[in-house]
Amino acid sequence: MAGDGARAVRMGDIAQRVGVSRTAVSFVLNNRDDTSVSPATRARILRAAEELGYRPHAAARALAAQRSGLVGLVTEIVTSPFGMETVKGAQDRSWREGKFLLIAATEGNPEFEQAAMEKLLEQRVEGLIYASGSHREVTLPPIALDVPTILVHCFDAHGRLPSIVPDEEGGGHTATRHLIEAGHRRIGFINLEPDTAAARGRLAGYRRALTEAGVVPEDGLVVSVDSSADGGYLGACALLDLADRPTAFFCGTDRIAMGAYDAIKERGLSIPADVAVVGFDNQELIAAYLRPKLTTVALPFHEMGTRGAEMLGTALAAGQPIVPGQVTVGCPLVERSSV
Amino acid sequence: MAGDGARAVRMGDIAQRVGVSRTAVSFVLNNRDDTSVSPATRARILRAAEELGYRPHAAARALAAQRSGLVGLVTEIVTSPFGMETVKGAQDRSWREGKFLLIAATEGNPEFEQAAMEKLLEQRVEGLIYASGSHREVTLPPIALDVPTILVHCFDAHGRLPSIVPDEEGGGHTATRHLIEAGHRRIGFINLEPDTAAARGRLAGYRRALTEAGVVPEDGLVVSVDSSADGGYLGACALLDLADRPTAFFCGTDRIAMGAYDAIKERGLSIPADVAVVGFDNQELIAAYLRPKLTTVALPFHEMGTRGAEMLGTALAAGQPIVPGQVTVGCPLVERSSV
DNA sequence: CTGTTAGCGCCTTCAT
DNA sequence: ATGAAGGCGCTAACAG
Repeated sequence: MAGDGARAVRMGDIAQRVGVSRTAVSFVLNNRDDTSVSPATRARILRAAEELGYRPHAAARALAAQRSGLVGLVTEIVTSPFGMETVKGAQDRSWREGKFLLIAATEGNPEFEQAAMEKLLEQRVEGLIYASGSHREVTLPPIALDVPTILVHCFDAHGRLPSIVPDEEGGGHTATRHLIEAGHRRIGFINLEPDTAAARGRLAGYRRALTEAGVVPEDGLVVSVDSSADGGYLGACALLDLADRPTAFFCGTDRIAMGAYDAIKERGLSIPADVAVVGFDNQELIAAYLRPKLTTVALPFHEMGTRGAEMLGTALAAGQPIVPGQVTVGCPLVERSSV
Repeated sequence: MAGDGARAVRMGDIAQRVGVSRTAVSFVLNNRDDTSVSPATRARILRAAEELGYRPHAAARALAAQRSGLVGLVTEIVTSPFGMETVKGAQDRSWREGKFLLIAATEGNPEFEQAAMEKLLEQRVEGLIYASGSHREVTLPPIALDVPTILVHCFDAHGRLPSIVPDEEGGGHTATRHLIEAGHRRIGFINLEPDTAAARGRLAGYRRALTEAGVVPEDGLVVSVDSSADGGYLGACALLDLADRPTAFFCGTDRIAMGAYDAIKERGLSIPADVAVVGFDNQELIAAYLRPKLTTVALPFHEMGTRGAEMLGTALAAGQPIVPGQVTVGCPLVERSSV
């Protein structure tokens, strides 16, 4: 099962076979333009490399070049229902930049997080991406300052590290406005736990959209529940039992929407005819499988990952520091059948 | 933001500071027992390393030791609704073995898959884990034979590579038997696409459980649908409209169960009083949020990942070849409230 | 345009 | 019990 036995082929082997110096080989294999090798020998070198089955030795290259070509991603995201998309985005972008992404799944344990970063630094990653499962404030171990670091879906408590976060307020606005454009005026908002960046932003967006449309936000139409189907069910019940019930719900998360669906159907009401619903998060597993399929606002995980890797990449390529500050990326509407 | 400026501290620095040779430092830092350093200097070395903030250089070590300490995981799993748990399991185990797991997310594209493996081999990974999102037959590019490789959640078309798969048949048996023990005799089975290892195994388990309990399996109680909520809804409707309708459903996937819930509720029936339901897959996002919460059979992703890394690890530690063949790991019942 | 010469940071056999 | 010397595979100045 293992192809050892024969020693791996090195640059020297191909140099010898072609009858040139190792330098020449190195130059063409890394196709650098700052030196010249005759096209003829160049071709011979390439062919020899191919024939011999040459495979570069990353560690040797890293050691000599003082550049690992590695980028680290530390995240708790694996435990979270969200955001493998973030990892995917970061990986896509990194590969395109010729970097290899080292992923450390931390389970959110700070102790382990620190250990993971230490390991990553031993691999001499050139930069670090830290992605969290929920939009919140974080404080990284000081070791994170040893290398350019960017935060994704979270922000630095001390404001020192650059970060990329979703535009929650814009998302809330988009969702609400979509409902307004569908003709709704009484829009209930079943929000998630209020002490979060997500809840605050989405609420603000909801209010702004209403106000812009000339309808004054009523506190009575807003409830906060825990972000679960049960929470959504309860919240929807409360709003549905109002004398003048809303004709639409904006749900703070797709899970909440899942529960709201139950409450609505239980009353013999239909979606979207009697009550329209829009969610938030665009969790495929839920949104695309609810009946009817849920119209929702997407958290731009893939793009956040992409942007993170990209900003890191350009910073590394240029000089050093990432442009500091916080960049926010939009939350697009994903239309399905619940409005 | 970046801690360059001062050159990184090397073994030589600490050797010089303590007044010993680099060899001594190397020995204590790798705490090897095959050589001896006086406990006193040993302590001094350790302290100096600490004070200087020494950080081993993985690439240098890999180059000199001819051993990267890296293991590769290539998977399409990120796109799949399942199995980040597999990644987590493999990572946990690898770290405990002192190996670093390099993850390559391939999106299932074979071309990219090959490129990813090539990159992994350039990093000189000592072994490869290949994890698929669905239980199926795969054929890896020949390059996978260059290094010990193990398949997770899939099996080799040519039977050459060792693999780890879930016990689908056992899972189907467990689910059905659970229903039987709850007193059900007429159990409908809404299975997923029939041309899959999952569907075949689960069906076989269903039949065996029935037979063992003395009830003869009726083909009329088994339907196949696509693995979605819509499919589940349709399948459940068909079975529910039977003259002598089943009192329980075994659903081939949780998504199917999601749709079955709708069909059941739509008829004013209640779960589990009128109709009990058990799913398969244990997709947290669905199973734990359905109302009532879904009792289901779990695919042992975490354990499969763990076992994969473990088998690879012991193989690498010992001589070379992984013990060949296919190991199957059990699918445990996760009881919630739908039975 | 091509080759020579040093290392990169660490491990390891062999002498002391 | 400890240290000296050589090499892992590759890159990058600098000469030729």
